[in-house]
Amino acid sequence: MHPEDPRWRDLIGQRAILPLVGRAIPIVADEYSNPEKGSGAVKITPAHDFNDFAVGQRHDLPMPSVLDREALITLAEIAEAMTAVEGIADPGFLRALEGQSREAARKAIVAELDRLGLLEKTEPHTHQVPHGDRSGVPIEPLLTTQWFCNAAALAGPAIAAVEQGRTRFVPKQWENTFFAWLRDIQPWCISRQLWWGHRIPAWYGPDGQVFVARDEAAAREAARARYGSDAALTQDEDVLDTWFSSGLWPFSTLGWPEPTAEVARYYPTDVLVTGFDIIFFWVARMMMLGLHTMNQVPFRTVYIHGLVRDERGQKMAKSKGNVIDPLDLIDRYGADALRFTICALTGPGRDVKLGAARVESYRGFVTKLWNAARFCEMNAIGPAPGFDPAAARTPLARWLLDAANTAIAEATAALDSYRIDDYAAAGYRFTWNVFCDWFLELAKPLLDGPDGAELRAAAGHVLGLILRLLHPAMPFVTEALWDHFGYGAPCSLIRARWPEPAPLTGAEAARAELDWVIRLITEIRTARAELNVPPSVKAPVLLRDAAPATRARAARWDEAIRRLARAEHVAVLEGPAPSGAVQAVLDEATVVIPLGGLIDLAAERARLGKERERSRAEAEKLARKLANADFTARAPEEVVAENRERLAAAEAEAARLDAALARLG
RNA sequence: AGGCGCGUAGCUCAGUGGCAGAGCGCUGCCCGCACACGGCAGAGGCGGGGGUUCAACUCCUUCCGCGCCUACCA
Repeated sequence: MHPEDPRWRDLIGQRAILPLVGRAIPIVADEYSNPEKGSGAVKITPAHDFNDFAVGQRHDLPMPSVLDREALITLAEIAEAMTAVEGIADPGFLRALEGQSREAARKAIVAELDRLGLLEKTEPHTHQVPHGDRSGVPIEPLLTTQWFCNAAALAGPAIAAVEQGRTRFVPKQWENTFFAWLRDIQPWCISRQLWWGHRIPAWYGPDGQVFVARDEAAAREAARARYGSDAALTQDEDVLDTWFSSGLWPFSTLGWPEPTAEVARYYPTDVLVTGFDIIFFWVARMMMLGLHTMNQVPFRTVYIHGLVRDERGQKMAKSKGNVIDPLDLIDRYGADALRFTICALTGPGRDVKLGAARVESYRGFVTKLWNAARFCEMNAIGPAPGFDPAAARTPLARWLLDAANTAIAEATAALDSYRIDDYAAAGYRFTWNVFCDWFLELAKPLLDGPDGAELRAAAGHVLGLILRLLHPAMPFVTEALWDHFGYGAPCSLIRARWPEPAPLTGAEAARAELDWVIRLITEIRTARAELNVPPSVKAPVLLRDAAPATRARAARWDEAIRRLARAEHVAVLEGPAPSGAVQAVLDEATVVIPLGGLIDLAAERARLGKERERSRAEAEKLARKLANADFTARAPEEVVAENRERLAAAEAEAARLDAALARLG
């Protein structure tokens, strides 16, 4: 009864006769009883229900079982309590239940209660009971003796280790999951009734006395001490819970308890890579048992990755038919494409949504690398053993080497911080957008010139860097190329040193120069594309108002500009602008591309007007910001200065675009 | 119920006080000697309200929408 329930308060401490059995059972007060439900009085069976078991423990109640291992009715434990009570309990009826299934017994009991006139009514009632995973049958709790581990005592050191940072989680938020589980830990039942696994190290003597020992010999020793002679011992049939055995994995696999070299070398290890759903099943167990047994954390870092899901973010399941077979994807797109795709999609704390389309798109990158290498081979670019990056003098080589340093630094930092996606992106960007799109294209006209030898050597050097950078994510193609080009002995790439940035003094000049070349070519391409000038049409590129340094640059890159910007020739505009010219503003200069009647003047006017509006809007926004006294007074000096510079640049650009529009007429 | 997390371009995601980014997709042009699994160019966006701040995608609050975990499953 609920202790506060006025209907029953007077009965607490008295006894009630249990119908059918005839046993006198105590009436106890416990808050588990819900006064809102039915009569507010509930009969409990501590041996067959988790909640009832807790009530029974609180009140020190007897806990007889009426089900055997086959879940059939057994009366052995209530035989002595069975009492005939006229009109209420008939031992003969109970004895007829012996050996029956619980379903049959329940029917018989209801019928018997009805026959005795004790049944008021029956009504359907929905309640939650666990069902067997395989059988689908309701699970009946059965009171048995099990071995328990004092998990709370093991949890303390594991919690402390993470609190103190001796083991850290990446991403850090998963520490919460770890803490939440360990701080609310219950005694851990480590007994399993299975035929495989570690046997519980407990032996029983003839009188049921238990001897827990490291091994059977030690148990015999203990038994001899007790009985004074050798006694027949039987080992407990139970085996350890899978996760208990698994918790020993970080050291039991290394030969523990022997003091092997492997234990010394690999315990503790560096990083554990796993999924979040494993944090309490396995990670926490390895922590608890590792700290208890080895007195040291098993690993320094726990990297938690997301789950691989299907394209729509659904968890893969055979029953849903959305399982992606990696071997199938490998057959279609290659192992490198699949591996690189997963790297690229592995964001921090994010699940990976994997689909064939994604793998297909990254296959393009694998092919790109292959083709770039093919180009290198065709142009005698390869390993350059004597090449010293610090001694490179051509701007293009220095620019490439500088960009390679940046890529190496980015990739390394990304891997150090477990940002696999950033690592993949850094390699992708450098290989495709820097090496292929700009370096190789700019180098093409120069390979046979006086700088050819240095450019070839730099290109070969950087290709080797790319192979090393990408090898973890694209092992097969990089190794094939490494071997084919002879960057090292066959199969040596996996052991090759991870690249490090090589010092390059004064890279700023090369950066500024190539940055200008790239922006010039891009401006010209954009203008031509927006005015639909066919690529087959070549036109001169004229620079107006260009500073001497700019003119010199244009002269140095004449060949590359002609090739990549479809320019007939590059020259300085001395006289008045020709009519029918496309214009673009680049820093202090204006690029003029005379196309005569080929261009649509209205379209060019609209294009320049749009550019001018963009500059003007930017300038106005910045002017407003700088007009705010609070901003100039409170913002850091460098932020204010930066905004002033941006304002000046935007205003100058708007003015040059105004002038270009005026020239257009 | 409680806990954790997520809403940024058509899609998948970065970005954590100071100029909104990437990949894919899309649109247009291009098969000119590495690559059409390609090249060049382009369009397109911070879930809603309130607050803090000179300044908010970013910090606080609230609402809306979504996902996951815990209720004794390996």
